[in-house]
Amino acid sequence: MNLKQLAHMLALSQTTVSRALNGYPEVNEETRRRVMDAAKRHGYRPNPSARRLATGKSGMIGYVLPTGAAVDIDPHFVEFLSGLGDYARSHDLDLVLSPADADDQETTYRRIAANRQVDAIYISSPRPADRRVALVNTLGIPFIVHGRSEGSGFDYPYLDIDNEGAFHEASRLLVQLGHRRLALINGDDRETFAIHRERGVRRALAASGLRLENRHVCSVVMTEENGYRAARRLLEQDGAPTAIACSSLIMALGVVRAVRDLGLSIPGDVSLIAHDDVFPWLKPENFSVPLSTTRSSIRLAGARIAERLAARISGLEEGARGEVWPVDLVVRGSVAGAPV
Amino acid sequence: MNLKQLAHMLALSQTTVSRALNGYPEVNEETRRRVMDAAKRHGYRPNPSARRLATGKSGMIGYVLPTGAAVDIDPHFVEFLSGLGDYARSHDLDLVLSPADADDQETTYRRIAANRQVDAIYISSPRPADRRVALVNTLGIPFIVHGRSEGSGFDYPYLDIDNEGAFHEASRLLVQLGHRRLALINGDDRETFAIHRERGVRRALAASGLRLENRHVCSVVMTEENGYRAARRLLEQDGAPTAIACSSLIMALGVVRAVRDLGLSIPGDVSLIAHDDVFPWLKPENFSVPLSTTRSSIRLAGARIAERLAARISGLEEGARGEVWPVDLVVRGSVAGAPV
DNA sequence: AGAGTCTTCCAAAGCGCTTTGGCTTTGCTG
DNA sequence: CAGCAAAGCCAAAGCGCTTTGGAAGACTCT
Repeated sequence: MNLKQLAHMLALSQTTVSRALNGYPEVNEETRRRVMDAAKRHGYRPNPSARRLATGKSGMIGYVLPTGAAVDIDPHFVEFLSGLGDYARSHDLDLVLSPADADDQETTYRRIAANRQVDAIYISSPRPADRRVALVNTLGIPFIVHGRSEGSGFDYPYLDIDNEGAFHEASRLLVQLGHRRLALINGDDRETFAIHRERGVRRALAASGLRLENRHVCSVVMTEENGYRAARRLLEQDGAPTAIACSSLIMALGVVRAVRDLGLSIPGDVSLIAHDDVFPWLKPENFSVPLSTTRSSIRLAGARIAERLAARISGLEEGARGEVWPVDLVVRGSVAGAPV
Repeated sequence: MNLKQLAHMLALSQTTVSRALNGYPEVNEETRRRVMDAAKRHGYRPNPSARRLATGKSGMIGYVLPTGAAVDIDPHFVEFLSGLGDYARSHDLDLVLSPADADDQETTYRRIAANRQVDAIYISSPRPADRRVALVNTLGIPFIVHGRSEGSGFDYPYLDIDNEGAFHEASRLLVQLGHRRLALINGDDRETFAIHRERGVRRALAASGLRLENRHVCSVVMTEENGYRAARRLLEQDGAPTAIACSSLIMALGVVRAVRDLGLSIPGDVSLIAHDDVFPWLKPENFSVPLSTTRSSIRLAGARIAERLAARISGLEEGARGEVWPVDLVVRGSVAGAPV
């Protein structure tokens, strides 16, 4: 059932039917009702390809998915996707994942922009002066960055959480509890979020005349194994830290294991705070010793980004609006006063 | 730059240019070269919307993403996606995620099929007599099921791993080691994979005149927390099992925690084997006690499914071909003879 | 009553590609 | 040299929708 048939059936022109369906004003209300009715009754659905060709709009949100044998998609991505999908569903948006060689994403961005395959793009895991952001910005297609990319020299729309503030708060608490030697087990420090977190820790320490020693900072891909290794390395040093801030729950699992393997305990020997993106399948309150966290739902961020992208597509949102969410500090059993 | 311009530029007709570009035979090789050259030089890329409208092909693979506040996307999905994306990239396929209300996916399947939005669909986490499989089968759009749906009364193309065989082998090993009381911590038992795994365990036990007691079977959503709870419940019973088979590494984390909390040890008091889908961020060899696993890379499955979908799209693969992959049993420190 | 203004609808022109059907030109056969 | 097939190219007809530029009729105003 296509427009032509439907129009013929109603003894109207395609124009009128099309306008009636798309809510244009120049059509009699009574006629519109007739058209709507017939459309529903015959299950008419405009062919999206045709509509796209005519309008240039696709009703899709794009994401360039870096792939490659050595590339692991972040498990955070699923949670983010849940949120995005949740909103997208209620607004009839689909999501297009365009796989790209991790080392050459530019080609793919250009392609999807040139083709007008999607109405908007979202970008994740930005780095300082991220080229993708600059590129997409010039490509003239609506987009939002999840996270921030500093030092780009221009403004752009983004949604980020207050990573610096979160880790500042966490560190401040640890310092107040008497800890003098803090360590940070961070994610990939080429990404902005990691940089911000480290900055937060340093700032809190500096406020008390302390500093974060370089040997007390690790920057690794956030896996359980890396958490374990990092923690062992930290705790086996002379002058080992008495408190650890950790960038992910998954790494925290490794930290907990390392602490135990070394015959130490949490929080007796080491206090631990980790960042929690709120995964349904791994909860800090269920750690052997309930884990203190800085908490921010990545899922909500996904939904919000979808919402804002939709707004940008329909022209309701414009300009380079940045949005920074505060992060909760949730204190549980894994922190205590520094050992004497 | 569109076809028309390019054709005009070359003083050829659109027809010829189109044919040259798409590899049709009725064009002079020399002309083809000229066309190809000019196309490359001017960065010509056919407009996908137009092409789609003309051919009905979209170059996209579809997946219906169940969403909703209560729905958690399985973290396995990312790994699967890595594999799928890896193949898709090299074949210029995009992936469309169509979010759907988890309770009404049918509408969405019908929509994407009717619209010819995608060239093929993949379906995951099938259940016995899964309605989605039946539906898509009648919709006449190429598809592949990741997993199996038994009792549908018709054949369909799928890719599955030998879940029953894997858990049969694992259980047989445990029985050979003298274990008499086995337990199974399984995933959602409405899904086929879980049914198959339980069947594998039962068959192995039956072969030695043993049986799997109902109180020794848990079927839960695969989270760390649920693994912990299930393990505690099992191990605190009278006649607690001496060996546990577990359907996921994430749950195994919980099991390990429970065992320790109860003051027991692996493998001294309890042997443990879990299924490993091969996540880069959580490896069984890095568990405190290296974990024995049944191993099958879900990532490879993703790549293979993409490959087969591509083959089906281009007509190279047809019919209801089922493909079942064997599963490795990898024995590590977490299994030992039954305690005396 | 004639002029101007809405209102409501329509024919037709794209959007950019593929594909059908046909027309030359060339080369070869008998 | 007629006859024919193959090779190489083209014009034009879609694909199904939106949108432009009217046109016809109803209504208001002077």
